[in-house]
Amino acid sequence: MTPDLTQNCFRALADPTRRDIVRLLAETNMTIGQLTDQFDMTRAAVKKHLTVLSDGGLITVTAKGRERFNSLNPQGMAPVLSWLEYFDTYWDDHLAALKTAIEKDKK
Amino acid sequence: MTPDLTQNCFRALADPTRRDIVRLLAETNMTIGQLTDQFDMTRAAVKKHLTVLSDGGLITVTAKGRERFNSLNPQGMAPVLSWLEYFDTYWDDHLAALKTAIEKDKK
DNA sequence: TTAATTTGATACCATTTGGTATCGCATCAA
DNA sequence: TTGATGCGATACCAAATGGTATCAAATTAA
Repeated sequence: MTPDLTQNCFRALADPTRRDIVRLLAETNMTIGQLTDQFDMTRAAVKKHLTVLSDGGLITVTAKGRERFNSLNPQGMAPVLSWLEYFDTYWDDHLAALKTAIEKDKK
Repeated sequence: MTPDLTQNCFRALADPTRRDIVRLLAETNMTIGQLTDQFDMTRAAVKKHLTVLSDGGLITVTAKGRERFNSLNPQGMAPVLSWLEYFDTYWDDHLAALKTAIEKDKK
């Protein structure tokens, strides 16, 4: 139970492996074993990343027999989105340029 | 010159002091000295944070005499927003599935 | 029951990170 | 010119981070 969810959420997303895990879990719920198959590291390392993601409120775990399925909590992104919203007014001035930048990035 | 702008951007936002700096610079362009007055740490520490923010593409620096004004680069958020956009479709898919289920239930 | 599978937990290690202290270089003011 | 001011750079330190190796517990399969 960590108090500062915003900090934990930003911290969770600051690692490329964890961002990859988030994307994988957006596709399918997976066990640690299945996730470990997708990376070049040990199960213990993946487990640590999952703990950080859990502290950030980004994933939840559901036990099923001896397996534990990790699933994405889409609402976990809320702290990040909320923080970014602060710049809405600031962005109004630059919104056109920003939109253009994002569109370019897509392609 | 850092190659992975997405990673550097997420990393830059992963520290609470740096997020505070970003908010301050959204209000006013400031020198390191002015920023240091806002925090309980040395100028060298603030400078390091500014370097990380610069690596993340979130700020730019403009020299004016012996002062160097740091300003927010609003387009710097683009990598984060772009990454988050991936989950818009995640939301849409789930929403579509939910709608379908409701429609079926009606009949 | 016995053995294999799936996982959690911990000790340990190298590197990164966030911080200070300190030096030297420009620039402005006297 | 002589200080004072604003800044960058570096050496150094404690703590956090990302990883491994290893052990123990619980569930499933033989």
